[in-house]
Amino acid sequence: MAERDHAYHHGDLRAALVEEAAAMISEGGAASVTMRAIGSRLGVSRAAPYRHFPDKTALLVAVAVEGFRRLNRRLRGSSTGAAGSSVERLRHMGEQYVRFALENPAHYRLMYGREALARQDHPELREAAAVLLEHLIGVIRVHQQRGEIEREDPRAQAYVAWSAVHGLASLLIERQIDPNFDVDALLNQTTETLLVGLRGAGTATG
Amino acid sequence: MAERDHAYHHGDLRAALVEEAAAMISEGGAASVTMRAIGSRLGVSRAAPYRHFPDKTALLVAVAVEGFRRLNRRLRGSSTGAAGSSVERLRHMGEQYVRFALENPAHYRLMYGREALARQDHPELREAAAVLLEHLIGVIRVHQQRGEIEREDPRAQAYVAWSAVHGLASLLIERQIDPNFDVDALLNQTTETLLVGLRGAGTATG
DNA sequence: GGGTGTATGTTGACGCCGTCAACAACGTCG
DNA sequence: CGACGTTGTTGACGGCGTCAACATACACCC
Repeated sequence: MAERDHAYHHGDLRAALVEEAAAMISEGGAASVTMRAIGSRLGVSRAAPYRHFPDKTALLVAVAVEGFRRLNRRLRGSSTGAAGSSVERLRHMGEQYVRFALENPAHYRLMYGREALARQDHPELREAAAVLLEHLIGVIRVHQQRGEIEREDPRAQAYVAWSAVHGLASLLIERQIDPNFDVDALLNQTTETLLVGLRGAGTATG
Repeated sequence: MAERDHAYHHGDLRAALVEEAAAMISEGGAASVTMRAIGSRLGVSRAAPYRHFPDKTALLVAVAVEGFRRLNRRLRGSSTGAAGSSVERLRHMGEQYVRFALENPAHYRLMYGREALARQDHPELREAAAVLLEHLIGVIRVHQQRGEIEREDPRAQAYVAWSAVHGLASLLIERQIDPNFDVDALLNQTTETLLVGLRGAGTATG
């Protein structure tokens, strides 16, 4: 039997659990993740995960944190590497954000779904999300200094921008948007509207 | 024993189930809704609900549909009744949308959470959401005709606007936004940015 | 190198869950 | 007044998360 190198001890069960849970989530949604099922898929008993995570929620939090890391990496690449004007970069960042959500819907849902992750506070999760926000704020500051968008509280502007892309991603994922609609066009129009709104203020009232 | 008027038969158990489930959701989140618990709260056995709903998901769908109805009623009031310019009315509508979500977080989550409602399609739920969208499109058309926002596909503009308010509501509900932040100010800035973006297009690029 | 302690994995059990089948009471209509 | 459909009840089943008791493997010290 050459099937298991480490025999009794798994080697790195913790990492394997997070990886496998992520795979199951993208295959069958968060509901398909069961302590029994995940153990069975890894050739391990149902209670084995409890040596590495206090409960199921903690495991899911680890999966969500890993999701934030991947999303962060992707956004970081698009905000520094891309060509074109700097506003173009901000737009590209928004696009990458929405595409990530569309490519990993169940994972994205888990990252933001407070319901699935119980009512408790999970500091690591909060921090992973905060890193993303801080990065966005930094990018916005740069654009402010170049006079490309209005100089208001960059944190507020970041929240507005985040709301726009998160809202679009969320509605698309939850199939609230007509599937016949051209996603790329809608994405373009969203970032366009957002950037115009951030740049020129004036009064929209009256 | 004067405690039950109808003795064996409940009277209108179906309506009572929807109402009670909604109450439990706002008290303890969707996870606290259990066929056993809801039955017990209504003085009825755990299997009684199955005479009115094929399964638990169907009951939750009914609750979500009721949520959409309430939200619709609220938005309809704010888009026709409010004072001020007509753009002011659109802004007010966005505000009411977000406030509804903040006042009924668990209910709102249920309305848009595809996860909780399984993977199936629920026509009534889809239709309830569609009514909301159609109303928004109608309001946008009116503003287009008055030249207050750019004349593009009103459906696309509706999606953009919906994304903005849904995103903000969602981030607030899931506590992704610094609680020290002034919600009213953020809400104002979101609607402001959105309206400016919808009104003046030009090119944000370069 | 043998013994010991700790980390890791297993098994059995518990209570909760959604759901179904079989049964019972109610109300209605001939 | 009797037959019947509707509505509610009870018992049971399998699946779930989790805990306690037990077993194995590895690491380290003499």
